[in-house]
Amino acid sequence: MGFDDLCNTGLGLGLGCEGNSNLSKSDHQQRHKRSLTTSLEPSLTLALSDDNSYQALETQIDVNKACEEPTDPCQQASPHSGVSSFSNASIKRERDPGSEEMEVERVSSRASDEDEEGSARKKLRLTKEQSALLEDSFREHSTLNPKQKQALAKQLNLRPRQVEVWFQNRRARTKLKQTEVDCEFLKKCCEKLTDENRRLQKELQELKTLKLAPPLYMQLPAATLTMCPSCERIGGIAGGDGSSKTNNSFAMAPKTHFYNPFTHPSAAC
DNA sequence: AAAGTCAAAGTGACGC
DNA sequence: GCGTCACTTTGACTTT
Repeated sequence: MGFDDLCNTGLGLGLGCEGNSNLSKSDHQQRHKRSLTTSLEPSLTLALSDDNSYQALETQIDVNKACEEPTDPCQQASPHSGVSSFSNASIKRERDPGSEEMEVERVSSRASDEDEEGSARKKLRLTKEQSALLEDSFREHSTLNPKQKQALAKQLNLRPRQVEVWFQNRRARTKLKQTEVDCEFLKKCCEKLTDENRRLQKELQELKTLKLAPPLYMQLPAATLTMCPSCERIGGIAGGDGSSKTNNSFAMAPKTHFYNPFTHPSAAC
């Protein structure tokens, strides 16, 4: 992959613009005053696919009854039900069976607990199944409309607010990850440009050095120079052996160039 | 046990 | 007013 390849990704200075077509209206609120990062921050994307495939989740659920069902999804949770499924360090929380039960207990009671305890800020851990379903949903669309939120909440036996928060945090993580990717890309671009700059500086220096030296034809023995009869320009015969016919009235000719009689366009020369 | 990490949740500002 | 965002706090959990 060459430099051009590296930099012809559509990022340019306006990094990471591709994929924005899939963003919801909220993603266009980039004019938000506060900014997390420096001027290097690329515009970030969630890079999700189609935006109209919600139907899968729009089941025959009465949205007004969301969260009312006492059914505890955690009762059906897998043995690793306390594990979050989506972070880059996602497989960290393997638990022994004993603590799993406690986890199930804790998680399963949260929905009603929080409703009743009010201010108590109890931390929940989504089950694997919940996280997986949320991930699936997120892959389909990174934002939810109220109906979708309600349906998903009901499906997961969570409060809509929890679904909302999960999506919010998920978007933030996606953005952060994209930022890291873009940052790496920019670093590579920067390295390439630095190398290129160094090379060009060197080349420039060499050219300057060359310019300081006397013209090449003045460094050549007179015998190696000849004049183009058509344009009356003087040139040196590369590799001249001194046997060429010479016209030595060349020295300060006004129109001089490095004439090679063997390659000069005027074939008559 | 302290430090570190992750993710749920709170807060306030902004745009529509 | 609502939804989303950036930023922050906090609790659960892991690592050292």
